[in-house]
Amino acid sequence: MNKQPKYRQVADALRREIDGGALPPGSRLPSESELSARFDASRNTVRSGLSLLVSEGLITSSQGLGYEVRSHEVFELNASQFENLNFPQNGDAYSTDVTNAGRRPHQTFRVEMKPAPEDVAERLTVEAGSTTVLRFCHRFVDDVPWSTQATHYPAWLVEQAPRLAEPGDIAEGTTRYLAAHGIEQVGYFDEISTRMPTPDEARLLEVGAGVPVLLWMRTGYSGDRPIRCTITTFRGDLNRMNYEIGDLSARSENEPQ
Amino acid sequence: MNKQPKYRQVADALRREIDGGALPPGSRLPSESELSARFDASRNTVRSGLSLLVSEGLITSSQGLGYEVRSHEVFELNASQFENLNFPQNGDAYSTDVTNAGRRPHQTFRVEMKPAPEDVAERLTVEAGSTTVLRFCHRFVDDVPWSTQATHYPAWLVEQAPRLAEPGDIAEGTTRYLAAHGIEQVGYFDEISTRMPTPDEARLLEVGAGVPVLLWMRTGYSGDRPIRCTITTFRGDLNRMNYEIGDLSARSENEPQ
DNA sequence: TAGTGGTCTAGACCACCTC
DNA sequence: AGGTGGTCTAGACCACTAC
Repeated sequence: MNKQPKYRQVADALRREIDGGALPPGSRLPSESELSARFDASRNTVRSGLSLLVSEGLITSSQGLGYEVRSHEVFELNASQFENLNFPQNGDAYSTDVTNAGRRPHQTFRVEMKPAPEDVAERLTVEAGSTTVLRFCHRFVDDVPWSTQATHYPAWLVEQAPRLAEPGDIAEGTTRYLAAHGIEQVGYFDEISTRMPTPDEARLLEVGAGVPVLLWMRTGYSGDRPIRCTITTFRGDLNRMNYEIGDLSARSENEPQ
Repeated sequence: MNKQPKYRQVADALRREIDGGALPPGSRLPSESELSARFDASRNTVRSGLSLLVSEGLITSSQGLGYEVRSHEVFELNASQFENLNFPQNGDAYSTDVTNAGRRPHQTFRVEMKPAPEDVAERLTVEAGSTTVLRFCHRFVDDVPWSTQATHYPAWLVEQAPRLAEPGDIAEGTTRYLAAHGIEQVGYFDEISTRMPTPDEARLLEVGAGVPVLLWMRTGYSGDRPIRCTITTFRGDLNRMNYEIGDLSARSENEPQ
């Protein structure tokens, strides 16, 4: 008989309507009091069911407006080509991609001197807490917060490439700037994970409950040692990453989408 | 003055204690009634605060036991070496990795004939709904559900390599079996995304609220066309993926962790 | 049996949005 | 002003776990 609690029945019924298309993306759900009548449940019980759907990322709620079915539109980042020698770094490749997609990119930028967090220090093979240059970038697409990117450079590198520590963009791109100073990035190590956003991340990316973040950590190497560590935090509902590996000549003509 | 609602104050206070180490991973939180007294709030208000932390993936709850601080232990998968010509596919590489990590792997396996879902059909360049062979694998580490993996092979391939459609493992690994039949995978295209689990996924992976899944879709190519599409669903709290790209000779000696 | 969390109710008041 | 969701309370009963 496996009777489900009432708030789950509410959630399941609404989820079916959403999945089945009866409630298409962008549409409004009935109000809490309407649902309360329909399911013969108290308002609080209906709210429990709705909050389940919110935490699954299916719907959003806004005070005074109501509940709305989320619409999904993802932006795809090619991580294996990003930062090819031909591409500038620090958002320029990203801006180009976004513009090509017919969207309007925008970013804020700042530079700080920061002690290296433990995970970064480990990857840069410097002592935890030793000073690094942090170049931080907050990215928007059509004014929607999209991702944050924090790149740490070790102190020894900054001595050879002092403009890293100066505020403001490096027009030609940091990768090229570094290459011009004899620091060439010949490989990188990417780590990808996911989790729910911290309150800080939720604020910066303006995500509510039910939307995880996608974490991308890239450690760049010269011929003899790590030269940078970049941590990108994506809104999980708006971004997807891809890697092209090996011979993909069979793919070139007809890509999905 | 920016006064926070009481349930957020509760969540913030407990989050600080967790982040600060006063409540280490694995430890029990005070009971709801204790917290209710401590914060001078009703039990329901305390529950709202706790459920926030649950949805952030910081704590778990179990009936009759209480709330517990989550402990995190991640398993890392090297996606760029996985399935090198030297490695068998379909879990064997995975099992090897897991065993090397001193853990006990375990998996269930089944084979079905299935119409291709739209996204898979697109990637295999076959018509949506046309028949594919689905080889499905449910993986555990020390009896904890870890990931699911579903590989679709197009019908034309199965004619050339009939054992794909037979139930049961292919001892030498499917990649090698295919290579022996003249189908060599020369490249692949990986797509990575994240979202909250569907109820089905939550059941298979035994994840509660607050734990996203990491989705990995790999399309493998021969010299002229796509030969398979593998969709892996990881528990986001237990897994991390990495890619090694370019020259990483500077990394080989001292890897992080 | 006692203590824990899980479900549910009925009602109050507040904050926000639209008209 | 009227409707929406957001917060909070007090209390009831149930299900699970420990002892």
